[in-house]
Amino acid sequence: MITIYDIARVAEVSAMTVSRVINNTGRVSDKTRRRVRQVMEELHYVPNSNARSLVLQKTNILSLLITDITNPFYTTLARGAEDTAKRLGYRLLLGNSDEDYAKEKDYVDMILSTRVDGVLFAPAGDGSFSHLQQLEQHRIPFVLLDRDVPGIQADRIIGESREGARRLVEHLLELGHRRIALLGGSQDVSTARERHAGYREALKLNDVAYDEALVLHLNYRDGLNPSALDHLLGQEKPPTAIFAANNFIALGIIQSLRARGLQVPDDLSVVCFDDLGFASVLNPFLTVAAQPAYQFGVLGMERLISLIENDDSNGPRTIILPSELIVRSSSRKLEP
Amino acid sequence: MITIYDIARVAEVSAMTVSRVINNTGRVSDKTRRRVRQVMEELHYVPNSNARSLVLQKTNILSLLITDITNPFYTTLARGAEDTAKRLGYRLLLGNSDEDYAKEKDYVDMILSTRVDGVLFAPAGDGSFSHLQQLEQHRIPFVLLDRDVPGIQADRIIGESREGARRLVEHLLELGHRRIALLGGSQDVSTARERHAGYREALKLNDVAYDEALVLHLNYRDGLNPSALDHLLGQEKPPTAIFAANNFIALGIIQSLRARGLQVPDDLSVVCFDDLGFASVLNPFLTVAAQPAYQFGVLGMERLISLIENDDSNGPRTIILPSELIVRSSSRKLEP
DNA sequence: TAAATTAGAGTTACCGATAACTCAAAAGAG
DNA sequence: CTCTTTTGAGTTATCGGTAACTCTAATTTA
Repeated sequence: MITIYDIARVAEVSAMTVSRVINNTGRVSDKTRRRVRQVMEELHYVPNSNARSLVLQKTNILSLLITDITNPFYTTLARGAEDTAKRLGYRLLLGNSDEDYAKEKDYVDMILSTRVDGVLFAPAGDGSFSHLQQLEQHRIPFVLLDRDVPGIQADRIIGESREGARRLVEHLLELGHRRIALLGGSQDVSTARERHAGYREALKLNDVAYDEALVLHLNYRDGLNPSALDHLLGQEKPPTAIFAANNFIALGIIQSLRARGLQVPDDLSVVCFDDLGFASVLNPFLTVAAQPAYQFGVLGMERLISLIENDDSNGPRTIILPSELIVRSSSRKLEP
Repeated sequence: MITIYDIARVAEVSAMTVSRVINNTGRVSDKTRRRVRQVMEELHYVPNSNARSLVLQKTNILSLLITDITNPFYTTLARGAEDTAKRLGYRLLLGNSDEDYAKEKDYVDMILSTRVDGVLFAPAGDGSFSHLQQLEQHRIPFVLLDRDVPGIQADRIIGESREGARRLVEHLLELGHRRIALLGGSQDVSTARERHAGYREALKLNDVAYDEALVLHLNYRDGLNPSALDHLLGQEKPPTAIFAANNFIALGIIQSLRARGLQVPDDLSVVCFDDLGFASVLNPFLTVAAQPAYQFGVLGMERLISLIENDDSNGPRTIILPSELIVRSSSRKLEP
């Protein structure tokens, strides 16, 4: 592998002069500069960023950790983050925890040993606390994305989960539904708690009793097992509508319903949080509370970089992004 | 930041002994080992992988470059690659070129300066040639994914594009269609050429004349502009079916058709290459040639790592993965 | 019991880059 | 024409690790 010493030898200068040419620092005559440049070209020289990071104590690499690379919410967010990182001169290391604390921990160890300059962190849940503490211990700046973690003081870009959930449920209430099931996420995840709270709030505001039997807590990725669905639908007064706490849970339930011959929205209405990306273009079906995923990435990245470069830590800042209710055909008026 | 020297000082040993404890090499007494381990824990020590890479000339990082992070084919592939990398002890740096040569070049420069041990490379197209040459110059092992690049000798994991295309078109022919349009990808991309060839082959085998007016070459990400669609549909004998060279082109065309009041499959049948991930679960609509995306990632990564670790370069190997014809409701029998 | 091993460390040099310092020659000032 | 300043470099030390070598004390062997 070619090093500055090879370049220096061929160009008959010192390594330091080569370094100056690379970084446009210090004084180098035009003649020398041209010669060094030419040798670098000829030998296809590429600087070793490991060596550089070692002495500069800066890698120019940021890390983005998401929880599900197959979910369009996160891939769209990733694109926003990536575009912004590139625009501001950083490289991006993308990690995917699959909603799994063990994988997340591995990524945090990797992040620490790579000495990245900062992390955009979509935590798997409250159990991410110790991982974030590790980052704090090592003074790695980070910004929380999408989910909050109790006990962690940090900049955050989060969605309006409670309000979004309330609007979705109110939409169902307006359509006449009273038995509305909540297929929530794990109570370990802040957005799941907020969406649960929004659900209760909507019911309360409309004088509908909260019924525990209609509430299930699932995993954002895996959804629901068949026996739980049997139990939910087998009740004396089964639900006429379902609010799914995210897009994948909604997909799972729709699939399960179909499997037992139930149609959406004819037999049950289904609404959920997060849109489906291009799938909604093909088939504008699901009524959703859509979040500005790309903006999550852009704003998070901007915030992270400003944290790194300006150290403007006059207290962590929280940015709350609104969600938009998009009514499509998966929800319909309850026939009396 | 804590270094082995800090650990060494506190544990009252030399830095080398700390290094031996970290790597489980050389001779260290149990007593010393325990003491060093304890100090590492207490000080939350994490090794600096930049320093380590510098001396070892190995980073244990591999890079995966995909062309569209929002396309489920690539995110599924990414997951396969990631799972495999982790299983075999490597970390993964994910890059997204957005089908853009300039972005791809930036990533290649980053890859070179990071001194990754190898690259899983889904090229944007034939123009990726010079980027791959750069990798060759620097002796970075790589495996081509999904697309071939003429002039590059390398290991490849590619799909059965021609055969898959032929089967899709034959499916349309069997349904009675004779005027079948091809919305192909850029001729700059090997899979687009192969799918084009498969299209021609199917027509020829069935004695249907190839008509240039039915063939358009588009971009895999952007699809089709409205005036081109006008032109396509405004012909004397307009097509009754469309074969789209990938999923995003299909989505675009279906959307455009709807925008002018045409329904699929009632007015036109549409089939395409690549499935839509979970979107097909929600709405099993598009007739597709589905590729084993996850397997692309797994096999590519396994091949890459074996290339790195065993240097088993008895000539580059090509693995060809089959595609599966899945008939759904976007294609139907032509009414006479 | 003396010689030969071996265990358990420490020392030194190096990976590839850059910061900080040095220094001679050229240019500018008085 | 001498003295000062500026220009255009080179030298040395360092970042945080590890390989290769060295060295001493303990253990084993004959």
